[in-house]
Amino acid sequence: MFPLKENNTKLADEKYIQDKICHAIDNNKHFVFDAGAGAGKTYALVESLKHIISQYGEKLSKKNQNVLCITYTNAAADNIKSNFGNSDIVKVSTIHERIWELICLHQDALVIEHKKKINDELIRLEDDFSTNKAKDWLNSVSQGNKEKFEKHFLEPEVKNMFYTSTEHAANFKGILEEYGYDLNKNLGKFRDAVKYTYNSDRLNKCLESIKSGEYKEVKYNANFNSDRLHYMIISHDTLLEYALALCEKYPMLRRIIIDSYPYVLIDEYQDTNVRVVKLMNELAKESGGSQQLLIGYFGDQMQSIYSDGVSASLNQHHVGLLRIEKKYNRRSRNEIIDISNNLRNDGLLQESIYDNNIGGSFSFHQLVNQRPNDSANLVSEFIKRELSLASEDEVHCLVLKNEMLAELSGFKELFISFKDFFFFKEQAQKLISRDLNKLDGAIRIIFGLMDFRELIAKRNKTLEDILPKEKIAISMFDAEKYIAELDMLVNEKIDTFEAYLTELFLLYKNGSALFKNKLKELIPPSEFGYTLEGFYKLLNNDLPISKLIPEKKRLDKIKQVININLPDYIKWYEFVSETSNELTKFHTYHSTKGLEYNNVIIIMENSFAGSKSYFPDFFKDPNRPEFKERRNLLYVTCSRAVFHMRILYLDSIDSFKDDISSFFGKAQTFSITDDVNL
DNA sequence: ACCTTGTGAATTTTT
DNA sequence: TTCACAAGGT
Repeated sequence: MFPLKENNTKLADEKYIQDKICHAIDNNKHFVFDAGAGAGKTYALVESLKHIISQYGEKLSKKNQNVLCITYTNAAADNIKSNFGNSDIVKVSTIHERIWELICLHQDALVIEHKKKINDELIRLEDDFSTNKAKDWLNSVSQGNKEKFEKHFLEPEVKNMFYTSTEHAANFKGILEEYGYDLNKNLGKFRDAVKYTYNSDRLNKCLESIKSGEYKEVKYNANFNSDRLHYMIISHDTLLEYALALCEKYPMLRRIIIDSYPYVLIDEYQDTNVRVVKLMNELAKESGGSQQLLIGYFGDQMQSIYSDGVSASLNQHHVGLLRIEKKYNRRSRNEIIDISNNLRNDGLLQESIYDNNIGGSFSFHQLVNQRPNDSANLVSEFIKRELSLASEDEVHCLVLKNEMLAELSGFKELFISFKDFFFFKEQAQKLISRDLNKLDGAIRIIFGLMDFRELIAKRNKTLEDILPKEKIAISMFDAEKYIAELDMLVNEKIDTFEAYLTELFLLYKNGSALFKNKLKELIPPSEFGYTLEGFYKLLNNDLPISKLIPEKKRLDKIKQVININLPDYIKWYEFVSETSNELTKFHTYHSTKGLEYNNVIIIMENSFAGSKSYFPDFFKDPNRPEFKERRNLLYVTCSRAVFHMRILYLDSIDSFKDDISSFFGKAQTFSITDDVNL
């Protein structure tokens, strides 16, 4: 490796760009700093923070004011904090954390917003219901009978039965006939009518509780992704909604915020919610005279890959921003920059800041063979053939979907089987998040059991690692017996997760007190006890599997999942805990945002995001506005590599061969030989 | 022809 | 959960 040499002219220009930012800060001129991938945005942000501290730190300190630095993720906040060191003056956090801190004191105003939101929600429910045939069905009897119906179904026991039973016709036929309702072929209408009754009832009850003074406080829950308005709990989006409404309504709140934070720097502005920008715009309008304010946005509109981000419409929502651009790239070799430039269509083409920026490589490959059912061998063969790397070099393989990630990481069966239990958004995160707090509760228990197993399997365990946490007096004979028990758990014959569980519960029954204590730690005591059947019931109870599926069917699914081979579970464990020894690491395109890797393999395929031809459609007509997100996703993905990048397209590219070549050049072929076992 | 019911599949990520 | 679609009934 040769040392990279910066070009002096470019270096001077880079310095000049930073000076422009500082100048904007000095003159309270709100600005947006736009720079492509690998240009050093975070560096510029940190430099700007340093500038503010050195020039105005003392003044801010005296007035007890702070600099507000907003990031998109907690991880980014931690990153900036570590870049910057600790400062009492600069507050780095996500927008949600800080906004909530600013508005949670104003509960009176929040409750007013909340009432408004509930009333809007009631109107929406009513609107939806009025076009639903269920409404006619509900009104098909006398007013008195309708009221009896509503009263009956609002009884707690009936409510419970409604939600936990699929046998609606059998359970409710009698009572419905009594009220004059015809259930024949009207099951769907009946269900909708009851759900409407429940939804509007709980919102109305909440309004009453607010009125009576029982409910006085709105709470923000950052761990749950949707509002529970009737419990006075709001989630992320509604938090921003309320904050914006408050800022629009109350000049005093605007003044308080400006006075607390005269400098606001926003990282990754393209992903920032439009409401945040509107809020900033309100603050900007309020400032002036004695209340000076500076707002700086840092980001890249081409890297906007989430639909609720403000992206290119920043200027519409916050007018008159000074635009500062930087076109130099500090990350990648020229071969990579060329490809990512092909994807940019906003005129902000990058060039390396180095004079001798060579030594990278890129090529694009199409698959000659029929696409196999399992891509794992194919991909590892591709990497082996394409990148002849030193044996300790890591390769980072980027894929579109979590399912492919699981497949390539070796736990496809487990992923697909478990996915059935998580039908809602963020399903995959509940199962494969590296942040253990985000795992589903039941999945977390399974993870704990695998963690325990891996601890035993590794010979370098310490007693402290494997003993129960609770301190009790242990004789050396106790310890010896306990360890002998544990060794039985990693027996070769135990080849499925079910077999492992069976052994665990057998030991619980016959084993030492130490072991019992340990297992109680791993599986919290519950009504279901410590047996295999009990564990099925625990999962049945805890996993978010729809109660509308009959219990028998649910238990069958659970048994099927538990019966998957242990190697799948081990691969899954290694993925979640990031303990895999493999040199190839897998990521989704999305999750690599902001990161860089020396060697990148990109796996492309046709189908994504509900489209059977996500990429083909884009390549055939790349400038269609509705394909912006596809382009941006591809740009983010193709700008991660420092040295070497390969693309492998798994589906046929015949119908858009020429179109795609204008981005990636002519496709080379990749075929797999017969001796490789597919 | 229209309606109802059952079945199977579903994008990614953050707060 | 929500959507689309097939199957079956009126």
